[in-house]
Amino acid sequence: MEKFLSLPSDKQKSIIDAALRCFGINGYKKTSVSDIAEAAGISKSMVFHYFGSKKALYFYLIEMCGNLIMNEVDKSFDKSITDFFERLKLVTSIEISVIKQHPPTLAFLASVYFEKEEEVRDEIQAVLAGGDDFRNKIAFDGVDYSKFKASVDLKLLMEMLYWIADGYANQLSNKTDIDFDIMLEEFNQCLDMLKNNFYKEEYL
Amino acid sequence: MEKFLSLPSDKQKSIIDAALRCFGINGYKKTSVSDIAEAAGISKSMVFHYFGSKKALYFYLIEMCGNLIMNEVDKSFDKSITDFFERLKLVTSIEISVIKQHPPTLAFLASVYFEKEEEVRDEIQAVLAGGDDFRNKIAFDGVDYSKFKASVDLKLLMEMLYWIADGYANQLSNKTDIDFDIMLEEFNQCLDMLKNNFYKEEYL
DNA sequence: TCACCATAAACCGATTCGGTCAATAGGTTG
DNA sequence: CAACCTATTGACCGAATCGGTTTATGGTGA
Repeated sequence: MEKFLSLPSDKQKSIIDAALRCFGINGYKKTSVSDIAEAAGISKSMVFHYFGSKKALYFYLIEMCGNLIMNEVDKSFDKSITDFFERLKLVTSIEISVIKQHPPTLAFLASVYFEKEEEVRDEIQAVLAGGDDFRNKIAFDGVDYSKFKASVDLKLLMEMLYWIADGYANQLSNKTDIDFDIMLEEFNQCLDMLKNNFYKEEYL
Repeated sequence: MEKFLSLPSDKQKSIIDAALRCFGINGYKKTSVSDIAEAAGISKSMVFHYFGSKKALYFYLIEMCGNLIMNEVDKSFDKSITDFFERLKLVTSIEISVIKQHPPTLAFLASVYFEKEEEVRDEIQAVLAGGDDFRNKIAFDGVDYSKFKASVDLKLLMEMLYWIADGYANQLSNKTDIDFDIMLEEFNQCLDMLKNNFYKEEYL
């Protein structure tokens, strides 16, 4: 493991991202170490030299992603922002800063969440039990919903936003370029549009 | 092939859906015939007995899905509906009726579209060249955009709807139950909500 | 009883799996 | 140049799995 950590950080990053992407797309069992090595542009032997085993690499990635997200949340999350859309923008900006560091992070974690392979399943559950579900439990805690027009069906709006977030995240993970900021800007404009149409006049 | 077609139709359906789901999730190369057989609850030998080879099965599925969609479009698509949201509902209802027959269809076709395995890539291109891109080219042809408030950014709205549709379809493909109708109803309500807020007063 | 056929289990050679290891290439130091 | 060191690799291992075939089985109709 020290072997890997003493690598130049850009090489670390490319290896990590390759592994995240492979596991994220194909899951644990269907991802071979050869796949990862090829995607990272190194030989298969090096993967074992750095991480010891496929399983060790997998859980190293899980831990790393967890820390990455927790750090960003600690750094930027602000409970005092109670406006619904501002809070949403904040959460999204956190996601973007995670993705900027390692683009396939979210897709990887999603695949981890649904991983079924018995060789890793139990251990995943143990790790996952530690970190709470940030997105749903904390993200919208303390938000002020009273600014919406009475005619707005909040449950429906949340459902719609969930779909939007899902499709939005999907597109993000496909981007290799750094048009993250462009997409973030589009997403924020999208929220502004919703806000302008769904908020009571006095809050615009 | 006649062997398969002379099967009871519910057994045909379960085998087809299992294969669609496997290929849709893991792509051509990473999907083994054993995976499909296991998911379908039959022995591996039977898959070869029915379809001859993995590749033959794959292209049978592609053709079947293509026909499935084309039939539904021919049956239900109505160019004379020019209202943006009504057209969207129509397209969605077509998708739903496809999914009702074979739930993993859309995910499978998406994966086919992005398939990279050289053993099938060229042949896919040849088949895909035949059918045009229904969703983007035909679906919104002749739609009346003048009903929107001047303040609505149509490009942004389309982007948002694209995300919604993506997230919505994602959730659909995960459902095993037949709560399709519930989700379709939710989606339509969601569109109504957008319509109520984005259309000029006189068109409500 | 026999012929037939759907089905599954056992099996085939080839490939790929996770993982190891000896050889090498390339830089550093004397 | 020689001696060393270490990052990296291609060849290799036994085991598993691949796509595909063959054989064994059990039921059905004549």
